[in-house]
Amino acid sequence: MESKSSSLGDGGKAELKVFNSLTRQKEVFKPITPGLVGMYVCGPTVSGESHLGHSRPYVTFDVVYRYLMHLGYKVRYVRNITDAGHFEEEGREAEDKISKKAVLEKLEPMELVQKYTNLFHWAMNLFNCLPPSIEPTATGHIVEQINMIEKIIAAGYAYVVNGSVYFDVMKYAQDHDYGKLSGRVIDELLETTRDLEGQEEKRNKADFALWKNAAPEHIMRWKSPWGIGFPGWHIECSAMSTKYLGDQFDIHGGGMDLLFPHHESEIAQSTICNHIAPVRYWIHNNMITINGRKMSKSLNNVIKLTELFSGNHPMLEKAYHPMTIRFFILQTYYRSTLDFSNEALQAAEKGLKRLWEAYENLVKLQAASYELRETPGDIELDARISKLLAEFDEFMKDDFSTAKVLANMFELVPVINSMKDKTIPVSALSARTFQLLQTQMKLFVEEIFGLKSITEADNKKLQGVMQLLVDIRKEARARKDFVTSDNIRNQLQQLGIALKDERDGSISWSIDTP
RNA sequence: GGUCCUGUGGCCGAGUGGCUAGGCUGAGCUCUGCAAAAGCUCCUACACCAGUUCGAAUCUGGUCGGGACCUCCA
Repeated sequence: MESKSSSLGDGGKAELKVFNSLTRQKEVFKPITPGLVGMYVCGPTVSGESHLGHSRPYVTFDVVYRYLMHLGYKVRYVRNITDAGHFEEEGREAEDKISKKAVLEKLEPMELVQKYTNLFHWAMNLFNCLPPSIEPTATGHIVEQINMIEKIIAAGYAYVVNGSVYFDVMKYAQDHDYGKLSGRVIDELLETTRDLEGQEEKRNKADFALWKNAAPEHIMRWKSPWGIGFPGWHIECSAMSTKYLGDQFDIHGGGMDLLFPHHESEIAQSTICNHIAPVRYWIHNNMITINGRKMSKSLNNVIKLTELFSGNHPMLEKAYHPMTIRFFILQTYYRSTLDFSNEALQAAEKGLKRLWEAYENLVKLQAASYELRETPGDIELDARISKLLAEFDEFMKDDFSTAKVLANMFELVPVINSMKDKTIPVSALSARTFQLLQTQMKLFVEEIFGLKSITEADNKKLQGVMQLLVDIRKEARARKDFVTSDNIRNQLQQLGIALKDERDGSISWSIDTP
């Protein structure tokens, strides 16, 4: 049977397969250096609040990160913070969105950036996303970006115009495949030229800025060999990934909407600079949609995370817990679109509750010492459970199919609950299978999927108070004083605390989701 | 317009050519003082048309619908 202890990358029985956007197929994952993985994920632009759509890549790659570590890899996970303002619309007068908004909010640009960075970290924390190994900021790497641009100019693939620097896509395309990642055809890119104002600086429409000359009113500005300005959007990721992960690294992740032009341009820049393709495996998550439409600022259909957690948004029927969102995301294959709706989210909420309570029941089963034998009492059931558990890794190794793992977990739920209710004896399973059930569930539920309890019932005083009420109710029931016992239960119900009379006469309680 | 993806039961969503994923909802039953929870059972779908095949949700072609990217975007 496949053991969860890994055999470090190559040599393992079942190999990890990932869908590589570059080749458009699943490939066996082999890190450049055995045992080590370098992973870069595009992080947030901290000029505003994160919304529901943003949560998808962070949760997705958090699970990728956790799973790679589970396989025994030492992972360096780099996720940037984009805190340098870029031009709003290409072709128009360059304007820095961060500084523009800062004026509106009467904040220093860095103050604004700090505010939204803090808010981002707050949300990541609620989502139970592990912090990356390195979280570099664009403003902290201006020097690296300038150096990189200089190299590209020296190589002859960029040109300077009026204090701005542009990457020469046409030249690059002569001896490289620009469009390989995104499936773009260079000739079409050049043909679909629209006449935009301010385009005259560029030799070709497809060219992109490496450095932009800053207008006098620009607050965020740095000195460069080409004058005062600010870096282009794409160069920061190239500079920071190169610095921390090397000229070539294993995984680059991000949303599908970044395929073009962002990632395509990253490849071009880095390839010229470092003489090697920067990334082995490109992994892209699909979008979260709302009524079938991508959630984005330009479509004006954004639900911010603060609104989502508070329920304070016209489209929301209620507040949703961060764990519900995490579970919701995990219930879908990361390469499929995920459509938001109150109905879907509430289904996820209930599903998570059911899974979590079964999981807690399983953990408690561990506390009691049951008789376990080597041979299972129910051979068929034992075999079924073993298979379901073994498939956890099998599914995850098949391009992180979290949805299938969850389906298996739900098949285990009735068995676990029945063991708790003693309608299925624990001895139906062999000692080995029972232990595997507990260890695998703990590993996947908590450590790999990163799920946590929705209710914070770990308050000592509350537990004391509840114990008191439970005791009083138990006593009342023993006296058949159902008026009192129902009163206690009903009043607690109104406070959002549910009491359950268990089969064995005990009473358990749980707090409803906010 | 170009490139690509997609269309599964009331809703959400897995699906490697044959053996009816899973979740939510709904109905019934069991347990229970009553509830809640839990357990059991039921509701058997693959846009449409044609083709390949002994056999297709799964492959091929076409039709229609939805979406993403081509512009800041997770």
